Amino acid sequence: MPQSPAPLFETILYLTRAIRAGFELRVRAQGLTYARARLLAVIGHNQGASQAELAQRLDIETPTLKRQLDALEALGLAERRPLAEDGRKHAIFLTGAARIEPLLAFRAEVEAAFSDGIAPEDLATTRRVLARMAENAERLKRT
Amino acid sequence: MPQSPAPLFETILYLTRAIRAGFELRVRAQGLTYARARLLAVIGHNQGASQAELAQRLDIETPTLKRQLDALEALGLAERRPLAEDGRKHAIFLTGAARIEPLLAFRAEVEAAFSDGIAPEDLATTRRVLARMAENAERLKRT
DNA sequence: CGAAATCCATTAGCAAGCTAACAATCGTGC
DNA sequence: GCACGATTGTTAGCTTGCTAATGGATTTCG
Repeated sequence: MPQSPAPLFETILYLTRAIRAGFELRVRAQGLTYARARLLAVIGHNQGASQAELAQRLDIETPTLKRQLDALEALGLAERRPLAEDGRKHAIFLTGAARIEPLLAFRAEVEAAFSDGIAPEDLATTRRVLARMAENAERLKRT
Repeated sequence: MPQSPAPLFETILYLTRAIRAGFELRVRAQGLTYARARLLAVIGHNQGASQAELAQRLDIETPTLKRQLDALEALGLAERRPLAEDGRKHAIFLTGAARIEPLLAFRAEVEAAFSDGIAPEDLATTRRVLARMAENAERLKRT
């Protein structure tokens, strides 16, 4: 859309692409992406969870999660184990090769770079405003 | 990634999905999407422009634009005309069937709904902060 | 003028989101 | 106990973004 007062939506969409691109500069070579790193971290904090649980934590749909998990498994960073007590579910675990701390550090670096020259109180306001917009969006979805 | 102080990046990524979903609720039935509406509006303001020009205005790559333009052409909303003076370029035009005002109105509605309950000065701060973050990202890309 | 460089659009292929539809498994309830 | 419904994961297919590579047309430069 063309420029309104100030293209808020355009900026948000642009930042989404920039966040991914900035992060992936550092992890591309390892076969990782922003989404895969996010999944890796959530598995780490929820060892043994099912795919449905992970998808809920990540707020994505299960088919989207499946492909990312396939990729992590192919990279040897995560594994599916069948559950004896429920033939439908898989329990998902990190392998020993997975290390999530560097990924969190990369993400923090990108966030710091993007926040350069912005007053902390303005950043806090922005966090609050965007969280409220997300709530509003969530509420709309229910309708 | 898990929750840091406050997951700013997560919120931005989420809002991108919410913006698209909210907008597409209203235009899906006409074969439109947020990206296609954006392209339609830019064509309207740049009648006869080449695909490379449109891509630059939209800040997307030409292959991405090509597919969206193909879709608009299939819907009968835009057309490519060969240029006599340059055999490489196409001049892109809206057809008579294209109407962009309702699309701008839809976008404004979504923005208003998302902004509900947010103080105007906080919204202004957010716009400024996000614009700065986009600048920072842009600067990083050049490096 | 002709060769080299550049530009334009396209093709091909990857990743991340989504929805719809399905098979298999589990749980409930009659 | 068995049929029905709900849950789990998967497959298939769509859109939007990207990069890399290609063919054709133009521009530039020697």
